[in-house]
Amino acid sequence: MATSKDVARLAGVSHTTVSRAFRKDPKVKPETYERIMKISEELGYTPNQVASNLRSQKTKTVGLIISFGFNPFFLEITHTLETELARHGYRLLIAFDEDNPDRQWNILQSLASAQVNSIVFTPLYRDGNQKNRLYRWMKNSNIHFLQLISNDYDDFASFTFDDNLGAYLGARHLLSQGHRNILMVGGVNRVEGYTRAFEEIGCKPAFPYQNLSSESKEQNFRKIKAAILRQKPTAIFAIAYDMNYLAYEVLTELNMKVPEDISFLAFDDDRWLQLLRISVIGHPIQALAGSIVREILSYETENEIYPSSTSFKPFLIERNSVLSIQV
Amino acid sequence: MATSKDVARLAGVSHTTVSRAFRKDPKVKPETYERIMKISEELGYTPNQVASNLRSQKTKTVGLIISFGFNPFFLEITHTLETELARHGYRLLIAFDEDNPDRQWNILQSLASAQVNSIVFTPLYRDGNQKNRLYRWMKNSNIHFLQLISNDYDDFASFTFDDNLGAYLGARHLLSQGHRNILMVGGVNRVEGYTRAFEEIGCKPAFPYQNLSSESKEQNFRKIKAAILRQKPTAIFAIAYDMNYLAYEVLTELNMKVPEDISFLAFDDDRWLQLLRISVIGHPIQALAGSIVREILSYETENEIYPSSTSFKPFLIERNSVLSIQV
DNA sequence: CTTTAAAATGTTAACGTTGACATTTTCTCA
DNA sequence: TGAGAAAATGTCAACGTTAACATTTTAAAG
Repeated sequence: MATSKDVARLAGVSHTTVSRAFRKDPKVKPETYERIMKISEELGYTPNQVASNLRSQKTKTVGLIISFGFNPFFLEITHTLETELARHGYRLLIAFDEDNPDRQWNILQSLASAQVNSIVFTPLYRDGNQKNRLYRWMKNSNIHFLQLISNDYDDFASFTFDDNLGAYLGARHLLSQGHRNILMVGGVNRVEGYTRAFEEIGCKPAFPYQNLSSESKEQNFRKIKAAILRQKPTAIFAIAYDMNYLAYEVLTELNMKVPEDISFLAFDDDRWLQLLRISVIGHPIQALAGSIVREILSYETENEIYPSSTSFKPFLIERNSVLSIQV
Repeated sequence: MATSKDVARLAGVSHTTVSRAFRKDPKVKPETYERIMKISEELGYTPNQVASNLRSQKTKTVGLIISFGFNPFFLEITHTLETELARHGYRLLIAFDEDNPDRQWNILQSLASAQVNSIVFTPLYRDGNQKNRLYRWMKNSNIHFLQLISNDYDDFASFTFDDNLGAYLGARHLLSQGHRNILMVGGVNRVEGYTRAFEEIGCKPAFPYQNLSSESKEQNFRKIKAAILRQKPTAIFAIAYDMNYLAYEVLTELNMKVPEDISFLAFDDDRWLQLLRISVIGHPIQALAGSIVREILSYETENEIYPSSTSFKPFLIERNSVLSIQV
């Protein structure tokens, strides 16, 4: 591989000038610049970023750690993130942690030793011990951490969607269409917004919320199925992406058609939900990704962290899966 | 940040020994090893990979260039690739080329200057000029290139799915269920297998194949719609992932139910196709990813390229979207 | 023409590791 | 016990860049 010295020799300048030319230092005379570029082109010379990184102690590389892998949402986040970062000359290292503490630890080590500037991560720990261990380590490192769809740590910036608002918007929509007997399936941390919508019209959720967070897929499936059979809800509201699948699967098994037999409101839009004309609580993913990139870049210049939490507002996308019924 | 010298000082050894310890060099005495590790732990020392990469002229980093972004298939590939690579201590840099020649060029430059060992890429060029320009550059670089779902270049290993076999399997299945008037939508390069299935039972495809490769989504939509109305096929066979969406969208617009009004065979499985009970031509994605990783790793040791093309065989997943009709 | 400042380029060392080679320490066995 | 081999560690330079500083060249002004 050609180095700056090879180019320098042929161009009759010092390797420092070559370096300067590639960094577009205005001190390089235009004609020198042209000569250097021409020769570089011929030699197929590209500056060695590894050497540059070592010397300048900056890598222009961001690490992205993804926990729950198979969610199209992450493809979109990754895509937007990478595109925005690339525009500013940054690279993106990606890693999947498989929800495994050892793997999490290794990824962190690996990214740290790769000297990444910033690490964007989805919820990491699974228990308190792991959380503390990771926290201590993260605090100690001088890496810029950003929380994606989570805000477990106060010391790091967080970028989330307001899930309670999502629950509220969903519940309000269903209530406004006359539904009262609603089955909400999903994480427990979204109950507040859900309940609030009921309170606004002076009533209470018809039956207790199904806590499905920590159980196996099969258990959740059975729970949802049982709840539907028992309570005969007129609408089902999935309040996490995976719950869309789960709820839809139960409905298929029970041979219930949407919206004829039951109304369905999903969470986190995707292409199929769109094609199936299923109403959904959508999220401004691009805005969130853009915000993350801005934070990363501003850290570069300021090099000072004032942890902030940014929460983006979900919105209702009405399609044809929620039937209006008489109260 | 602590360096090997800091650790060395405290451990009373030379930095070289620290370096050896972290590389698990058997020459390091076990007790020395322990001492070094203990002190490193206390200092929060992690070897600086950037320096290591520079010195050893190896980065243990693989670049992945993705062309057609929003396809769950790629999430799975990426996921598997990353997991396998991580197991061997490799990192994955990801980039989306937006199907844009300039972006492609920049990504290549960026990955090259990052000194990646290997680059896995999906179809790159859009025209002959671009193909040649890229090819010259790639040949000239000493990077190990691997083609993912494409085999445009003979000089680089390629990993593909046998799409003609996919077309054949799909067509055969539809024919076996009595369908003769089939509308196949998708890329032109899969006709052979499709036609072969017809020939096997001594007949010809009912009407000309729809070439949809190079047009806009809206044009394709109209073309498919017109074809359905004109030819009234009893089955529709999507032969590329995006065609699933497109075909399904047309069917929704025409208010045709699957499989009552028309049979539907999709391409490239995903979670929703599964839930919708749509039969599909599936692909052994994990096997392909595994094969790529093996190729990458073996290049490390052998450092010699004998370009090979590996083609994986698709398979039919029967569900409930194809109706059996009387011939 | 000098003088002087500004522009352009050069020199040197350092970033933190590792490979090659040199040296010291420990162990083995006659 | 001491020679020789093996084990363990050390020294030094190099990877290809860039920051800091030094020097040369060019342009501007008197």
